[in-house]
Amino acid sequence: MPELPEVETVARTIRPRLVGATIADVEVLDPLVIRMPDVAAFVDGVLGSRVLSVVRRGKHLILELDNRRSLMVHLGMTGRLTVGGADAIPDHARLRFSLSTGEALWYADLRKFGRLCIAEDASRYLGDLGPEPLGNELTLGTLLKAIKGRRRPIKSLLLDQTVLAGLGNIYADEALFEAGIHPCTPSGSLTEADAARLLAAVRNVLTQGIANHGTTISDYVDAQGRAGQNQHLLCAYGRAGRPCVRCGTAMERLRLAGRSACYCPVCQPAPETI
DNA sequence: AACCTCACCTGCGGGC
DNA sequence: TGCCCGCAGGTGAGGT
Repeated sequence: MPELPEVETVARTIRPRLVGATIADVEVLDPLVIRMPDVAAFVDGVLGSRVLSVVRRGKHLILELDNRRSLMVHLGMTGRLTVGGADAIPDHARLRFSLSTGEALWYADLRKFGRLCIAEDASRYLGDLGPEPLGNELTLGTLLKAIKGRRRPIKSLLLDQTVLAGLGNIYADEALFEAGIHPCTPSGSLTEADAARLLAAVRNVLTQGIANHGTTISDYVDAQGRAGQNQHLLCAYGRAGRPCVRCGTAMERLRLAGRSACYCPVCQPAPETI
């Protein structure tokens, strides 16, 4: 569910409620969401520590603690991190962190694909993660190097978190639509101009997603339980059978890398080599 | 090495 | 009404 804009929105909305607060108690309601061999080690890692900062990296949330450790959170498909009353138990609640402020940080997750753990060294834990697409980390040169000589479909490459961090199925479809590139295009066949257009489109769709507080299809909410608004602005994702916003042609859907991809057969012409 | 498929979970909506 | 199927923003293990 949550891609970079959604995770960024969660980070921004939990930050003011968490920074400076101490985690007074932890209740593990479902150990499946703890990605550690020992749940007790997870509890020990956070109990009594103060939150120094809340950082987003790709689709990961990092809560830096004053015990030199980091609480790592990945929301999976349906994970929700909300701050609220200690008694206001959300649906599918999996964890409750009781805060010194009197509030609680809840982790809820319908499908339980999300994971939390304690990392001694957050940057080592995220060692394989590619560059951030916003800011200066990801350059056209980096992208060109990543696509060079690869026959892998460009959408599959965009979803690869070691190539760039934070894109998911929604924003990959949106970026390819904006750039006018078919999702199956072999990565290595893109010209430098194609890659430049794609990089600009990736940044555009992510920036717009953040500006609109994320895309809510069914589950995503921010720390205060508010839905995003970006779903009203999608041009490609989930629009199979509906008219292209640019040319009116019926949008199509195909299966790629185990996910569905929506695209306009006219604005995003199929590559010759398929 | 590069790439693909499936498994992991739960719920929902469509077709019969 | 109810069953069965496919589908859903995420990885990550294991196969070719």
